[in-house]
Amino acid sequence: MTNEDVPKDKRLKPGEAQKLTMAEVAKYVGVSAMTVSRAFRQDASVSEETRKRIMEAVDALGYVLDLSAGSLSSRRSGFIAALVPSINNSNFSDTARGITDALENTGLQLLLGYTDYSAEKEEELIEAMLRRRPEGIILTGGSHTARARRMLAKAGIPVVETWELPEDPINQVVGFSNSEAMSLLVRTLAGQGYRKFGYIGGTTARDTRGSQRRSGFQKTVEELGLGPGRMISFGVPPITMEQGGQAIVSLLERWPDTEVVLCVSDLSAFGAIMECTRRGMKVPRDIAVAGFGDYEISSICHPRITTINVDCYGIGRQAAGRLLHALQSGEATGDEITLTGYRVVLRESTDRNGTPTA
Amino acid sequence: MTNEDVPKDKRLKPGEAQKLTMAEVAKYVGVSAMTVSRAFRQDASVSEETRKRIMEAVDALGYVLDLSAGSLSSRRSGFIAALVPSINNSNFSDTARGITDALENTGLQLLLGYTDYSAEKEEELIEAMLRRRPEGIILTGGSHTARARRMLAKAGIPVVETWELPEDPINQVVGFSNSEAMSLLVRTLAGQGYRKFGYIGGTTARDTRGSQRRSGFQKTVEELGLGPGRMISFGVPPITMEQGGQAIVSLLERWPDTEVVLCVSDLSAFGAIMECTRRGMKVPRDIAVAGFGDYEISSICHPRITTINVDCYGIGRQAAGRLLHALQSGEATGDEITLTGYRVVLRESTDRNGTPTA
DNA sequence: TCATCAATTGTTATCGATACCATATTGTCG
DNA sequence: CGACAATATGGTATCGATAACAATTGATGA
Repeated sequence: MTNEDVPKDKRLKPGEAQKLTMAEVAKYVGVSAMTVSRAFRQDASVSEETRKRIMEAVDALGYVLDLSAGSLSSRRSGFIAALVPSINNSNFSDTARGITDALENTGLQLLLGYTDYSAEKEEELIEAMLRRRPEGIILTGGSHTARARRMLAKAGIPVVETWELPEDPINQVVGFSNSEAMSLLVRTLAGQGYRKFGYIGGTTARDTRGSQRRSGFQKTVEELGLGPGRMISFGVPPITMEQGGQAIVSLLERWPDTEVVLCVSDLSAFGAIMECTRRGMKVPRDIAVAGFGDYEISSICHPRITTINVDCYGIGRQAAGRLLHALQSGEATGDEITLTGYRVVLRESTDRNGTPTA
Repeated sequence: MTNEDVPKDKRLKPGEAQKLTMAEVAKYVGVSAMTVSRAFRQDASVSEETRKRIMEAVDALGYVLDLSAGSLSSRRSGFIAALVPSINNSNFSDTARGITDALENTGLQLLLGYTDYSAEKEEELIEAMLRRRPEGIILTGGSHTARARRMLAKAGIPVVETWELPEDPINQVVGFSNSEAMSLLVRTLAGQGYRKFGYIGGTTARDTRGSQRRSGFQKTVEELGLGPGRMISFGVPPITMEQGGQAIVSLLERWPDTEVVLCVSDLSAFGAIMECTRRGMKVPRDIAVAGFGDYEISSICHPRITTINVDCYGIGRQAAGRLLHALQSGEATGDEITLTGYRVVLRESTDRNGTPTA
């Protein structure tokens, strides 16, 4: 049957005509399909000469392996699933990049999803991912719906939670304490003489890392005897640069004598600083500002922003590494916690010796 | 066979024990597997009561549909593949987000890959994607290896090229002319009285959109009789904020009387402006700077950056929309070109009336 | 020289869902 | 009231690769 025999609207597009299968490649070469299958794997026993002939045929015919058939048979999907809150946030896209890089040459492919900081969306996505039977799954944070937890348990695959230290880990963890990191920043700045601390973050508890940073701030300010922190909540996470600007205005209206403002992320810190600059205030002379996450912008902008550097890329790489390890060692791995580093990066925006060159 | 019967190292993890299949759910409910399969699809004919019983059983047993089996049988993978140069660039992650959103509730899932601006990497990824038999594929740009083109043709699936207007489109296109967009920016600024134009971009031709912007700049500057543009190439794409800063220093060393510098993206423009500020130059009083892409940062920073706004999100949405359309209408769609909008956004960084409030 | 073994290749069953067709059941209309 | 349609459900083959096992070949060594 050629294209001429079928009605026009059912005609295949050029090239679509023959859906090649392994069996056809095999026939073309004069071997069995099994041998062709073997030729595609590096560990299989096929003579070099046969493999070469097969690969030439594959090339000539334009055959492309069909992994969905293969994975059904081998019961290995070749997928790793990863869920991040947002892909438009460079911290998380760095993590995604780390995962991708770690998966290179492992024969595993990344299935990426965005939860929009919502546990319900996460639940949906987990189900959607599990329908593809991933061999492992990487999540952001430790806050999941009950059904999500049940599905994950039932799936029987290694799970890595990242970016936090969940109280009740599912399996493996690769992350750090957001609360302690923020605490360290508070202590460092207090050590420089700052006393009147403000904080800018999002409103809801959807962003668990944000909440942890906030409580780390709150707790530490009180521990240092600096009274209750001056907290402004602004916008649904992730809070934007613009919201950072609006938030610092509210904060300074309410507590005009604030000396330093810590922000849930560098993005809001940047927005805050720009807004201050626009209103004629000098950072850090009139008000000091610090962020969290060490985004590229913070080392470039003027003034440069004091922040907490987080190893976003490393979180991804290590999370994928833990999964790979678990897959190799026969899934019998214990539930480990891998701590990733963070450090305070002091820059111009909190420099006590006044303003930078302007 | 219980867990006790198997050697310890082969024991399944808790919960993994029974890999549930549809047949088991069916037996549990007392219907056929086929009926269970139907219950999972909204268009299939199953009585409401049966569907309800089945879904209760699914819930009770914790069954999760296996799409890899389903797609083999139905010959529909449920995947859409998309390749972007980088996920760490917010322009492209916006496009990815647009695709994801457009795919919501279509039963299609996004398989995302990063080409790192490399046609070779793209070729590899195209093959990796095709092995999953996606129902459509979205590419960035129109520059592909010959083998990539062959594979795509053979795959017989709709292809959408985005972010450019390729000279030789494979199938559908959703994008705009980077060259004309840059040209428009040059003309607009020339209309404001600028005469001595500089340009900052990456070195190689890997980033085809970058090259197109550059040639649009070059051509237009000459057409306007403003002599050859002052071009600086700096770094392998994507060029960073920091490289933007280094580039403008080189450019001003070489051509100190330059009046306005156009940058391949807002990121390098931002870096350039910050570096100028640090060196005591005021933007735009001493030097005007414009970017491309209208990143969030450009409307927030100080001075705000003149740029070309591109509908990144819309490119993704429309590209996915074109694919969906092609899939519905039986793949017989013609090869269309969908133009997406762009516009000049004039801001402080090129304001001829001197510096903004500082 | 013959048994043994490693390397290579083939055969068959199977992974788990769905397409396709058949069948049972209920309802409808002249 | 009988024939036919519409709805609901079941049975079987099948998607395309791979696991598991079998078979063939040539080489090796006692």
